[in-house]
Amino acid sequence: MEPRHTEVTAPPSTEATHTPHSNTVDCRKVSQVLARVGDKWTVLIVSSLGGGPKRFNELKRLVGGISQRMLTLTLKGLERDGMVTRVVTPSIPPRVDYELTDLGRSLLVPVGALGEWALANIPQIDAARAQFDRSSRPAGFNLPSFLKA
Amino acid sequence: MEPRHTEVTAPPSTEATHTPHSNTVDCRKVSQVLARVGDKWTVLIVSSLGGGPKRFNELKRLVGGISQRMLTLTLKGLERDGMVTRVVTPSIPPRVDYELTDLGRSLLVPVGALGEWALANIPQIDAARAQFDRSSRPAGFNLPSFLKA
DNA sequence: CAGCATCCGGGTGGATACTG
DNA sequence: CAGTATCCACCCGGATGCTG
Repeated sequence: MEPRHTEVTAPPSTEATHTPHSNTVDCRKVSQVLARVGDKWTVLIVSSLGGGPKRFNELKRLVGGISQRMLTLTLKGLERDGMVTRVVTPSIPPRVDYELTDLGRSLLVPVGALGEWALANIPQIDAARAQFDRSSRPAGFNLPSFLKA
Repeated sequence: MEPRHTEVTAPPSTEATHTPHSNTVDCRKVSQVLARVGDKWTVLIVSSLGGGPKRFNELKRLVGGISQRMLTLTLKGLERDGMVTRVVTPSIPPRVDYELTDLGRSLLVPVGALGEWALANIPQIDAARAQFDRSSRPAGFNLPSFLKA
C-alpha cells in the first residue's frame, strides 16, 4: 500500500533538501506508534502493568479475555520496543515477571490523556451515533462491523 | 472474545453494587475509542482536516496511499461518531466538503500529545528494537509482521 | 507456570469496474 | 468528482495440544 503522505500540516517548501530526516519518515513512525497504542491489547496490558510488576498468568487474569497467544505476542512486542522488561526466575515452577520501563511508564501519560478525553466525550459520541443511525439506517445502509462497535 | 476486564487499576471492592454504570462499561468504551484512534487511517484523516475543510479527492491526495474505499468508510465512521460533517453541494460535477466538528477538533489535543510523545521517544524505541533484534533474531525467532513495522 | 506450534475461521482492506 | 459494488488475498487472533 506504500503510505507516502509527504506532509500533513505544512505545504512542502523548498528548504526540505538538506535535513537528513524528512518529516515523511517521522510521520510514518508516528503512525506506527499510534497503531501500536490503538491495537486491541497493548493499552490494556500497559495499564495493568502500571500497578507494578506482574506475572504472566496474573496479567492474563487482569486483562481478561486475552488468549495466551496474544498475551505472549503483545508482551514480546512491548519488550522489543523497550516498554517492558522480562525477568525470568528459573525455578520450579518457573517464574517470569513483566515490568514497565521508564519508557513504558512515560507512555501512560499521553495515553491517560486520551483516556480522559474518551471518558469525557463518550456521551457525545454515543449521541451522535444514535442520531446518525436513526437517520441513515432506515434508508438501508450499514457500516462494516469494525466501525460500529 | 468477550472482554470483561472488570478493572485495571483498583481491586474489586464491595462498594461497586449501587452505581448504575459499572466502570466495566466505561473501560470497554474507552477501548473502542482507542481502537478508533489507533486504526490505520483515522488520525491521518483527522489531522489532514485540522487545516480546514477538505474535499474528497483532496483528502485522498493529502493522506496518500489510502484507497477510496477506506477513505469513504473511515469518513462515514467519523461522521457517525460526530467528528466530521459532510456537506454536499449538488452541482455538476458534485462537490462534497468534509470538516471537523468541535468534537473532532478537541480530539486533536490528546492525539497531538501522543504524537509529541511519539516524536520525542521514537529514537529510544528504535534503539530498543535494534538491540532486541540483534540479541534475539540470531537465535532464530521472529515476531509477526504487525508487531514489527 | 509459562510458554511454543499448528490449524483455521472471520474480518480487514486493496484492486478493479461501474454509476450519478 | 464522489462515490458504490464486488471480488479476493492476507493476516489477525482464538482454540487446541504439547513442551520444559
